[in-house]
Amino acid sequence: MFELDLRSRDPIYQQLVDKFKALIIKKVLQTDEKLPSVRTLAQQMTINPNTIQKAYRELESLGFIYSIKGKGSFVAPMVEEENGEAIRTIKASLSQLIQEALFLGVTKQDIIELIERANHHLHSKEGE
Amino acid sequence: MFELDLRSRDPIYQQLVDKFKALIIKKVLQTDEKLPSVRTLAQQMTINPNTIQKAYRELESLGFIYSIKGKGSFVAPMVEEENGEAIRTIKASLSQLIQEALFLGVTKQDIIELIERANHHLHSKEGE
Amino acid sequence: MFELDLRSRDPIYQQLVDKFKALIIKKVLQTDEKLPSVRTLAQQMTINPNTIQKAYRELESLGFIYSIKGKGSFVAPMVEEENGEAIRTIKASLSQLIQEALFLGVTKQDIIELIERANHHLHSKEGE
Amino acid sequence: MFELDLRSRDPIYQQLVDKFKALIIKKVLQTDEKLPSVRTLAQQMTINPNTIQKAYRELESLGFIYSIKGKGSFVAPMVEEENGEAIRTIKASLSQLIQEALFLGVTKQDIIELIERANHHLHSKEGE
DNA sequence: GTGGTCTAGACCACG
DNA sequence: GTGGTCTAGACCACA
Repeated sequence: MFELDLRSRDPIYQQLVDKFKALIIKKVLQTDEKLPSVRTLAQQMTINPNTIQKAYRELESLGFIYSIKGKGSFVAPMVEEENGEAIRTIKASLSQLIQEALFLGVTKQDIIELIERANHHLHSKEGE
Repeated sequence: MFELDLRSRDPIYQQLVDKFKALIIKKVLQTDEKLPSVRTLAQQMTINPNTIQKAYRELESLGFIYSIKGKGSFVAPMVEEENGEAIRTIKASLSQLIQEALFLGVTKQDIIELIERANHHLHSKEGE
Repeated sequence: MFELDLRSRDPIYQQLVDKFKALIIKKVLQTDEKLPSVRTLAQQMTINPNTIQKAYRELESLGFIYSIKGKGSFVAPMVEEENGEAIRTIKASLSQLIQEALFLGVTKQDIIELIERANHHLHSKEGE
Repeated sequence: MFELDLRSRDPIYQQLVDKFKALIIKKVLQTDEKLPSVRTLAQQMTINPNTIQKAYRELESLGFIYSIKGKGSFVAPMVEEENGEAIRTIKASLSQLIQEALFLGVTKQDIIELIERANHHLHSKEGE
């Protein structure tokens, strides 16, 4: 399904969270779609089920998925309200990263291109 | 010199690294300028010297500073050629962050504004 | 008859228990009134009969209903004497919840208003 | 420090969360006060450290405490902003519980008494 | 010594 | 079969 870097400094469960967040944001996984079961995924990736569960738990508390005992874990519907804080946070992160990128020689045009591409990915799956 | 958030979830040494990176990027600290000594800084900020040292080591391995035994640590000159990998890395991070931002409702125009502002900050110190 | 939230984190059978408790408390269901049969309800709500049965078992052990083999389940009459423990339990829960509410900024007057409203709901069906 | 019911239906870590929440709300534990270390508490209560950590992690994501690697876990300062949703949630819970209490024979006066007592507990530690 | 991550393996609750 | 909890025990990152 996707790759993990076991040598990375950031923990496996965090990488899982990021991957799933991306998949949900890109609408590859759609609202109410079922995620692979904890055990199945654990087996596929040869990872301990507890680690998967930790990732799922985190995703749940972030509002990206919901889990039901005995049934599975599912993509949560987006709630548009009150993303205010999230937006402020992400803008701050973006600012810092952009500044570093410019410093390294990335041009404004390069970044705009990244935006275009992201925008495209985001909307291509829109109506499906 | 600058502030640290001792309550933050990310480690102190990491905050130090980020602050110094920012100062170097903004040219507040200029090429070959001497950084405060480990001891001095540790005393000023009432922080464990080991923590400072770890930050300096990290900055050195990132190529932002160089250290000379018995003399101190200094801001490294930018080497444009070796940025290839750094640029690829940061572009990947940017892509992901931009996608998430767009998802949350930040507009392309918002991001371009962030770029402008970063650009401004970056060049305002240019000729000093 | 009523709605269930299949996405909720608390189990379906528990939601059923709560709904029935509410209906009995509000006297929508009156003493000795017959509850829908397990099969019927299961079919109506497209839910596993085992789940209904578990809810009924729970309601029975809580003293809200009684079941007669081959006849069905019925709303139990209130027995004032046996409430001692239940009252102690619920007072403890209330205390904790009230404390948390006050902490969050809910006022005494707010809570009294909630009591009034609950009281009203409770007695509006009284004489029917 | 406090008691746990190992037989209870709700998990140990949840009981821990509730206990600490109460202690923080009652100001028994004050802002920036250090909580017992994961290992220490685990040993004292003869509970697995992982379980304690799970409780602390939950408390952190709820905003009641913050944890710093290598230093410990501490009571977080209260942020008054945007408790709106929390208040709505708790009012709903209160309504339901009050209705059930009234049904069981608890009087309005009884509940008001509980409020008084909670209010007293809450403010007695205020200025310390 | 502190919190954080991960594994292995057991048992429970739910549907 | 599903998620959830708990234990035991190991190793890492931080200050």
